[in-house]
Amino acid sequence: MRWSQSFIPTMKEIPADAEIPSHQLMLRAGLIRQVMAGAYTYLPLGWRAIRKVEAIVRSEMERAGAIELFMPALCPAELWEQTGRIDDYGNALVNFPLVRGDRQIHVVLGPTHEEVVTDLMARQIKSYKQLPITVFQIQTKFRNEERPRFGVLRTSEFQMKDAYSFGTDLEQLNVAYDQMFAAYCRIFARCGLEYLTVEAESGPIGGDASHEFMVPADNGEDEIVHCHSCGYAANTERAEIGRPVPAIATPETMAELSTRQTPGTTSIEQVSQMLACDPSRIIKTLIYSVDDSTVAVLLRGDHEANQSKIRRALNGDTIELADPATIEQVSGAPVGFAGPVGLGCPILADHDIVTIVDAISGANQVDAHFTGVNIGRDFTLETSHDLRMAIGDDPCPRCDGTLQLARGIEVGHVFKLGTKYSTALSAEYLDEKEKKHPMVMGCYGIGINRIVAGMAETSHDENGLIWPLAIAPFEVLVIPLNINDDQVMATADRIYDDLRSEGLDVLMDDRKARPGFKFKDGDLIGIPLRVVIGGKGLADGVVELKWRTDEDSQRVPIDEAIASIRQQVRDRQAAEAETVPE
RNA sequence: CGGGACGUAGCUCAGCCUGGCAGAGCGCCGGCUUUGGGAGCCGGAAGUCGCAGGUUCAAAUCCUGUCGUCCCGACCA
Repeated sequence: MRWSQSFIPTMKEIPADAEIPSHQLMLRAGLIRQVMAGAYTYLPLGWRAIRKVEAIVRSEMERAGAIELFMPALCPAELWEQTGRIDDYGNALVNFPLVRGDRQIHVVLGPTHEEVVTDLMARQIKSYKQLPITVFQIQTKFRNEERPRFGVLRTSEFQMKDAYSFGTDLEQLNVAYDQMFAAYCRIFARCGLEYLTVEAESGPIGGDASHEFMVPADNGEDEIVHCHSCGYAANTERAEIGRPVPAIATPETMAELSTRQTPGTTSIEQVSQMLACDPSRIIKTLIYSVDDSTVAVLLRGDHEANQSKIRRALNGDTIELADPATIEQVSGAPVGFAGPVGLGCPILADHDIVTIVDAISGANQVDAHFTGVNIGRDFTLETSHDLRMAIGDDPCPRCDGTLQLARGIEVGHVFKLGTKYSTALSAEYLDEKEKKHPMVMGCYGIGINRIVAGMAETSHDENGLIWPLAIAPFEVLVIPLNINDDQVMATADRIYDDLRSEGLDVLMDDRKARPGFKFKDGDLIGIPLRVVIGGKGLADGVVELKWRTDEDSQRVPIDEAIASIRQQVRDRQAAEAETVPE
């Protein structure tokens, strides 16, 4: 591609609306332009990168035995009613009525395609002999993000590869899952991304039924913990904490329980200031409504509640903080003064509550807190639970190591679905004995755009993007320094043609611009290998090669240039491939 | 959905407090010079100051409303 005939609008200045590096650089390098909050046009450079990623994803899916098909984004809402997800998704689901003659049909734009694919398989698969099968598509998905952000990291419309496996039983599911998991590792490695596999909420199947693939990045939306000793990694909201379960005992020596007036102190911070104590000595008492009952959750003042853990500890379906009326009813005080002493509802305590001696807690009366609160004397516990968010330096649940905090961009998710959708949509097969069973499913998603954005976010320097060869929009950038110099242009044209006939993706900056301008733009768009043809070099019979990742350039005789580039690109490809697991 | 910020030329922004001719740099167009890290000089085009209403002799500027964008939080199989 000749730059003058392409469409690569670069920007020297940083757009005011972009805050994180990937967003700024993707705008400045001419990869994307915003259409509205949460929707972007992919310009030629950005789209080429997307397609490179798609090609890698496609080849690895096929290598893993998945079959490509293509489902419509437009689906009947009826299918979504059958699985109940039309309510579960709520406002995030893009759905609207369509008028067709005198009828009105209710449609959704798919945020994912379990319903459509399961309905398809329900109609086409009758026998165990047709299973297992895994299908996939690469397609535009729609989710009405209430708050799109971070450029293309969180948008309402995005490219996703979604795959679905159908099998006769858990064993076939596990095989498919492992194949997909391995394929994902190869995909992210081939794309040149650093990634972590993270344990995620496992749903109804339990065990190791779900993993997320995260690109570590300071601006990532997800907070994860990671153990460097054993490799355990998990979303903080899912992360287990390897704390020993403390024995519940009444302390041998303790202070008297006394009441302190604490007018207006409804937050941990205010209480710790007014009573001059560390937040870790305060018992934070949160009143939750879980399904239809009310329960108090005790946490150390410096810890954060993990609602998923609380919900699971109670075997509940829904959980939310209780409303002020309920809180007043069970504690006898307005919000902010609840405590475990004499509380009118069941109590659930985190492990770390057990070891606090002479704690401070709300007194269940307005503007008052207790000091000297102790287990056994002032309130009772039979057991304790893991109810809080993991934090840095928590003990690893799998080994002796400690957990480190990190942030990550979720680029992939594999999930064992089980029979949720096959049951709801009657996707059943007959076994050898003519007995009907629901198919056992798995689903596997990859955010194509997020791979590109994740790369931009993690691979750049002060001058611009730095692409790996594997997903770079172009592999080689040829720069004739002065297009008015016939000898320079003739040489550049020849090199450009020869490289293209070698099968390389070549961009030639044939614009009428000064050298410095072209160098700056070249660095900004981050093409891996730069070939400079200039008058000075030609006088010495050389052209100049420079990798975007290198400090210095190489001077190569003109007639060796093509062979050298071919070889260096091959070497680089081989080096990038070294990280790809078997 | 709660909190905050911003909206003036294609981009970055000044002007607003204290009402009185619509500005700068970059980019763009034409010309000349220049040609190895975002060139120089000369000339030029370009804005319904987000939109609507109000106050005023007079509004980019003050007031009210509204729309949009960004950030923090809630939400996000």
